[in-house]
Amino acid sequence: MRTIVTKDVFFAISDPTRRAVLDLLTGGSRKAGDIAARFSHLTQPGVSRHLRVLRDAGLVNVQVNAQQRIYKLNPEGLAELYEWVAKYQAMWPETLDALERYLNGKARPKRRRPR
Amino acid sequence: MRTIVTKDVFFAISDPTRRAVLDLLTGGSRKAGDIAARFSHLTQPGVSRHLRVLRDAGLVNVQVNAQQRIYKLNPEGLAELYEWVAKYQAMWPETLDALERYLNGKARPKRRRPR
DNA sequence: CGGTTATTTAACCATTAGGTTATTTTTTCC
DNA sequence: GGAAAAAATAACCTAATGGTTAAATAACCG
Repeated sequence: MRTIVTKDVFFAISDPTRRAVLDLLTGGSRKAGDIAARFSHLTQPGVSRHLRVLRDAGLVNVQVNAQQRIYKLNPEGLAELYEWVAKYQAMWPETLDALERYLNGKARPKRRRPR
Repeated sequence: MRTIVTKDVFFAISDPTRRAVLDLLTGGSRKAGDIAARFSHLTQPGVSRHLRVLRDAGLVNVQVNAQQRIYKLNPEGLAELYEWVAKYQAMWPETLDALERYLNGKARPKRRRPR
């Protein structure tokens, strides 16, 4: 029943490396070591600390397997962020031009409920 | 066709004060001074600097009016973030329980297109 | 012009973030 | 038990963040 957010989600995703880790994990769970290996410019402890931030923010879950730690994406951890941005997204002007230009077919903008 | 983002959006929204500014601006445009006045625990220059970060990130626009600066929310500046989070939101498990628990009626989860 | 108002920018300071190397912890394997 | 493997933590350093006060800019007004 945790509500205490040690380090908040907004903070967690503000770092590009951490976003890259999340992105990597969209491809499936990975061992800590494998994750660290992907960031050759960083050391293992460096990556480990990023993983901790992501853990604390509830964006990833860890499964222990002997000495290994399997990190799994927890996309639901982004619920707070999703809600936050949705509020602004709802304020998007009627002409969704800019958004559509930006998204450019990737993820369709939520269709306004025709009432 | 500006693509250069001085300071990125993820960074800009990572600070609670800046999020509070954005939130304030959802209520309509405000003069810099009025915004600063809302944050009594901060000094006016302090708030001014936050405004600069928001400006640089493209999250607000400024309209000059004599000595005043009218800040206006630019929700479209969050397009990048919206796209980013949507990718993860799409990975939400079929059972949207957790989200619904979280959102708790505020903003309905996007209904999966039947069929 | 000189003063006042509104706001930004500069200079500075304390704290935090993110990186490193070294160490510790935990578990497997011989 | 002892070496090896995997990962986390500790201790440390530098740079950046967020805050402050003081100064600079810019526009209005009498």
